[in-house]
Amino acid sequence: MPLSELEGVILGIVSTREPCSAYVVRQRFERSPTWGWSSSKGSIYPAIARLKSRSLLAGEPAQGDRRNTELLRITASGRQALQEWIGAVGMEMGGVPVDPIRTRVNYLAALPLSERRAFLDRCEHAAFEALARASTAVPDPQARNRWTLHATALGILMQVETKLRWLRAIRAVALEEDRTILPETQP
Amino acid sequence: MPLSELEGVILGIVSTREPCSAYVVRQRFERSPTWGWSSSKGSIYPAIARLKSRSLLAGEPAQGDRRNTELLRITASGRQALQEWIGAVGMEMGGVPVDPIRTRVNYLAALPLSERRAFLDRCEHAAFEALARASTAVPDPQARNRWTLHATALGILMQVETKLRWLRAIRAVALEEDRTILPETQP
DNA sequence: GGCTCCATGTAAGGAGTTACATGATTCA
DNA sequence: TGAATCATGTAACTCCTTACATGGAGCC
Repeated sequence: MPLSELEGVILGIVSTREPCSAYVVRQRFERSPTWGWSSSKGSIYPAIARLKSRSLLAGEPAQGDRRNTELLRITASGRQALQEWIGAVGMEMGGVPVDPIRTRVNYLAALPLSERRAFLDRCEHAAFEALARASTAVPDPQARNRWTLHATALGILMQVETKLRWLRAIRAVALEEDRTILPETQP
Repeated sequence: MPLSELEGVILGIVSTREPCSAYVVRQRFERSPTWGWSSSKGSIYPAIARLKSRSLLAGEPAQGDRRNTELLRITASGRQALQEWIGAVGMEMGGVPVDPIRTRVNYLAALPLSERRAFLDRCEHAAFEALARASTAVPDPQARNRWTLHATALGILMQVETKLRWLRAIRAVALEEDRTILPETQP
């Protein structure tokens, strides 16, 4: 069976950082600049265990460390599984992913005008902060293949800029008084 | 406890389409132009059951229909829960959501040059199709509050345009031969 | 009569979340 | 010596996925 997104990413992280511990893998998720990776221990460790049981990752105890540190490496079949996972881009992935702010804008008419303004203020502020973070972010200095990380960082930057432009564009429409209540459509 | 994203959206859909059946709610998810809502019956129906048990939705059997059709309406406390859910935008939501293509680009160095080109071709094609869909999409004609749907559709359009621009921008970098293999960093 | 759509659910299994639980290392 | 960080895991619970299961309504 194919890899899940989580498993694919773990394989990818190990491939650019090997040998590295599960702890380091988890850190990469925690420091991820994107929204959506939660990455509790309860998901990462079992996922790594699954990958090991499928022989896509191999682990060996670190020398001279008594903390049970295990250093992970990607195996030959793991590298192949990674390539297949990357190649398996479906047509549906061309669309835009779910964005919790965009989702909420769908139902913004349910808020009174004053709260709508507060909502947009908070969203713009959050997006502005994210833009600042994305602008100053420095990709994992210990990873090999830095260009891929820069390409990804560019994508994040472009998307967050667009998000901010969009939020500013819809402001006028969202705050027009007469749009608060529309007449019931005829049955 | 707060609403999940799924529960919030269900409440939002019912609020703009009430009275409507669970079937209609599910259709909205199926026809969603964004990537990430899977919306099997096994998630929608139990979620609606949860909302009913919390009295945020109320259902009554449709008149003159023997298919067990139940028409849903949002209750007063449901409307308040919806407002609270919309208002609960966290700072982390300002960032960009996980995008499966962007995720894969992170590890694109694991592919040989020829497959990398094929990967980018497919991604560009998928994004182009998504752009076409987003350009011609017409928001749910039966919903009230059309401006929110237009605002959302604009956001999707802007994001997918940006995605396409980004894919074209990284192409040159990704296909430079000499970047395929980098020397091992010193330990 | 058969096909498509409308309409609602359940059961088993898998995966993620939260909280719990433990211990070594490093630095001030 | 205490705090922060490094390091790994488990247990209970909830949720989602996939597949199964059923039947009415409308149209050709």
